[in-house]
Order: sequence, then C-alpha cells, then structure tokens
Amino acid sequence: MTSAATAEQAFDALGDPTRRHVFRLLRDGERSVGEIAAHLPVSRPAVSQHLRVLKEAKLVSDRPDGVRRLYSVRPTGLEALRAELETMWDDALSAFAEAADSERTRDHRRQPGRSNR
Amino acid sequence: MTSAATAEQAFDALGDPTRRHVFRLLRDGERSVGEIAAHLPVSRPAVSQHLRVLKEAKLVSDRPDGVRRLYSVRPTGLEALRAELETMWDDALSAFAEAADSERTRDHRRQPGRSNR
DNA sequence: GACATCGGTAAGTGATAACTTACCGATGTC
DNA sequence: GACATCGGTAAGTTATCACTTACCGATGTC
Repeated sequence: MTSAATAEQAFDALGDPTRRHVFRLLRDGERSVGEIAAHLPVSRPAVSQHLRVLKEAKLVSDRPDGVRRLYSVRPTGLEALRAELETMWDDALSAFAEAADSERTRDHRRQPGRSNR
Repeated sequence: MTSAATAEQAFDALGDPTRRHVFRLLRDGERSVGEIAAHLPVSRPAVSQHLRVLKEAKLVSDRPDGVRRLYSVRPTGLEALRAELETMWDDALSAFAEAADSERTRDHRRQPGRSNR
C-alpha cells in the first residue's frame, strides 16, 4: 500500500514548482540535502519534506554518505509518468483527429435542430 | 503574456487529480461541461474552473454548440509536457548511470576520510 | 568522551486553491 | 416575447499544503 509507484503520485509530486526545481537539480548528479537547499530560496527542512514526496513517488532515491545523505534521480517513477503520458498523447491525438473530423463533417452553417443528444 | 504554452503550466494543471480526471474524460471525445460534471463528484462550476486552468495550459480547447459548450483535448500543451519529460528522462538516465557508476567505482568498504568536498 | 555537522521530524502558521451556492447573460424552443 | 437550459463568474468557506523554527538523533572528527 505504501509502494504503488503510480503515475498519479509522479504527477502530484511534479505538480509543485519547487519540487520540479529540486528534481531538475538532481539531473546533474547526486547531491546532498544541504547542497540542494543552497540552490533554492527555501529552508533545508522544506527541502527534506519535498524530497520525501519525491521519494514516495519513486522519482528519487537516497543513500547515506557519512553524515550526509546523497539524493539522486531514479528512473522508476519517471518511467510510469512517461508511459501514462504516452497513453494520454495517443488518445489525445486520436480524439483530436476525431473532433476535427466531426467538426469538418458537421455542416458549418448553423443547423437549427443540432443538439447531439 | 497570457499565452506562453509552457510545460510548467501543463505540469501544474495536471498536478491536480480532479483535473486529470477531467482531462481523461475528454480522451473519449469532446464533451459538454454538464456531461463532464456528471461523471465527477464535484459541482458544475468547479468543473468550469478546472476547464479554465486546462485551457490556459493549452491542454483543452472549446467551441460553442448551441447553448452548450464542447470541450476537447488539444495536443499543444501535451506536446510541451512530453518534450520536457523527454529531456527529464534522458537526463535522468544519464544521471542514473553516472551515479551507479561512481557507486560501483567507489570502494564499498567504509573509507574514513570519504567526504567528497 | 566532547564537539560539530548534517538531516529528519514535530508543531505551528499562512497562503493558496479547490470547492460551494447564488446569480446572470447567452442561446434555443414554444 | 416567455420560458428553459447551459455555463461562466462572483463571493465566501474550508481544507490542504508549502513553509517556518525548534528540537533531536546519527555520524564523523579531535
């Protein structure tokens, strides 16, 4: 229950600007919490909390390194997000084509009784 | 200024579960506001507000149809999101590989002076 | 062992945004 | 024109969540 690795979690996690910022920082390589916080306009505890969310969404992983704790990106969550987005994309394209199609088929001159239900 | 079509907006827009629900409904084809609301546990005005956000993020478009207003998915915003995610994905993979690499290279037995700064 | 650094957690606060009901203009039907 | 339907907007409430400071345990250094 605590491990679902859903795209939902990834969407929610990356729905916050600060969290996206944190995530993007990690694309350069693993960083400690303090380093991350130094690059952001928020406090270190705030970063810790964001990292927890990202971790739960399987977007990052961490490992101890002495007193520090190094965080790094993790493909798992992103993969789920990518797959979901791919589906969205395909469906969107077909829905878009279909809509454009019916739009074209439908008479453009105003039809009085036109209320497709 | 009101039209940027950023991936940021798309991330923020799809960061809300209800909005994702709305967006997914539209994958089946264009729908009126009332129809959408009927499928959701929220009121119609709430749906209207969500649709506005989705519209600003270029994720949906609308057109009048008599008294109704039909909303449909729009590839534009999704495209921006997809591109951004693609970048994230590539960077994540290389960062991941790099991290795994340095992890492997680094001696696994505890080194005393190990504090890479 | 004393001391410093790092980071997670607790507790509290403030802003935001998701929701509600009420209202109103626009369109279509009779 | 009267009436109904649909949907956007205004205004207000509430819950959520991002953030703060304070505290504490863990690890490393001397």
